[in-house]
Amino acid sequence: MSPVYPSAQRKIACESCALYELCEPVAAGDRLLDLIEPQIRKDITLQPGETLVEEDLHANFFYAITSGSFKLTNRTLNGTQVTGFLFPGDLIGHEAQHRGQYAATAVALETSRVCGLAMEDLRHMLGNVHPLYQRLINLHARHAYLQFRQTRLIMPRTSAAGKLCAFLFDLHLRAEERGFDGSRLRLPMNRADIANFLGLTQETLSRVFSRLKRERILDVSAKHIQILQIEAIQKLASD
Amino acid sequence: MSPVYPSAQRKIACESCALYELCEPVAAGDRLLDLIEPQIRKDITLQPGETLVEEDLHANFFYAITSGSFKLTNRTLNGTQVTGFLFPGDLIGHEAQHRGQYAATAVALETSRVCGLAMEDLRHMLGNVHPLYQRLINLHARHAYLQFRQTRLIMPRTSAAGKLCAFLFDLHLRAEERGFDGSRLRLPMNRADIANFLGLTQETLSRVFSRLKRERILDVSAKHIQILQIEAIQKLASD
DNA sequence: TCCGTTGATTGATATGCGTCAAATTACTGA
DNA sequence: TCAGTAATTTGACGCATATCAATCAACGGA
Repeated sequence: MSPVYPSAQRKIACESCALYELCEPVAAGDRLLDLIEPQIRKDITLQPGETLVEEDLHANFFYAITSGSFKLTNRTLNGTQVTGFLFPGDLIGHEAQHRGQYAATAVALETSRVCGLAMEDLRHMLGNVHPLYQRLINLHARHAYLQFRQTRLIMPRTSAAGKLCAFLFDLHLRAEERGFDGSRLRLPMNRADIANFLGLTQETLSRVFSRLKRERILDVSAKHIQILQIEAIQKLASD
Repeated sequence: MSPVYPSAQRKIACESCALYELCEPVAAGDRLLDLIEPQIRKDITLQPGETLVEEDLHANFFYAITSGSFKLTNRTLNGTQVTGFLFPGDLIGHEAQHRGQYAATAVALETSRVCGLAMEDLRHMLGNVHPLYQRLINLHARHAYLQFRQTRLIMPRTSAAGKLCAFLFDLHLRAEERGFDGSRLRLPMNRADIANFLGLTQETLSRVFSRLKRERILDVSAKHIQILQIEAIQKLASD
């Protein structure tokens, strides 16, 4: 067997592509192919370092990688965070269907090729078929976006305070999105669960809580947290 | 404003629920409500510590949380890893539409209520409408599953070797899934990107590479990695 | 071929986190 | 209210990783 993705030039077979289900419907006789195939922009080529989509920009297309590779990055307060690596068969930007903005920047690591599909075209095709589709897709895209945020921006922090603050900031955002006061959090889980989630020990977690309390950034009383300085939290969350 | 999720008893409004788009279609006059609403199992109640769905078990239902909270966990070689926390409005188990098995175990952190929808019912409703739907949902569910695996099982490792091995093991799996030899990896990204991704410094990353090479677990030559002992990698990946 | 530049590895030291242990605080039920 | 237990915090110490710095290898252009 050959090594993985032996060269950027070698394309994967369409059968291995995440878009295959749309590009080449298997069920014989169904007319999806006629519907989708003409809309696909094939063989868009990117040079190493070139940006395909940019975080927070308006999302018009989503893509499937056919050869090469990409890194995903997100901006933080103190620099850039690499949030993933994508290979042939993976999708880029499809989660943007939820907010209409890309969740991350995608940069080609080598000469790479992608197929593109316009969100608008997809919406049209789906809209013509049944309104339920868009709802379901939105539901999935929303979940994917939240999952992405919850994980990729919390975990890679190097310091314990960074992890905890990123975690608290995520809870803050999620509370605000639900229309609650994001500065007053109730933590229904115990310290052991938080520590396990963050890849820390209970003791270290507890020490960080104590430190943030001592520095008047948080008010901690068991499962109830009051955020006193949200900017400080957000700043520490990038460490 | 009140604190977040002030008590487990307090339900969120249906408007805040991720399932709202299915439960209560906004567009007046469309008949989705008639289709979906009778299928929803409402107000299923769970006690603290009760398990709603279990990792790898056959997935019949997916759920939306209406009150309370859950933790997601996954089994690893040396114990249980907490992989997320979910609150009212979040979905549980919908990503299982891809493999037919739940990606994680969901345990109630407090007395909680959920609404459930049978995958089968959803498939039927959608199947009657258009075959394109299942394709799109599969595409999203597949991506969500891969994203979940790539992130939640790599990042919370405490040791540097654990992070790197979890990363390599993920690349290994992704290569095998594409029909390549997963023991020979080409890393198109540079060390700085990997280090940033894993929340390590370049130097530490390099030392771990050297150590694994010295211990004959890897063969490292710049961007080409040969995995000599995959079991050792998998074992270290749980540290 | 050689040099200049970038990327990767190795080294020395300080700091932060994990570990083991104890003390304190919160919770539960009688 | 109180006791008994679990959960959380605090303390002391060793080790792993970050930091700062130097060396080495890889690559591209003249």
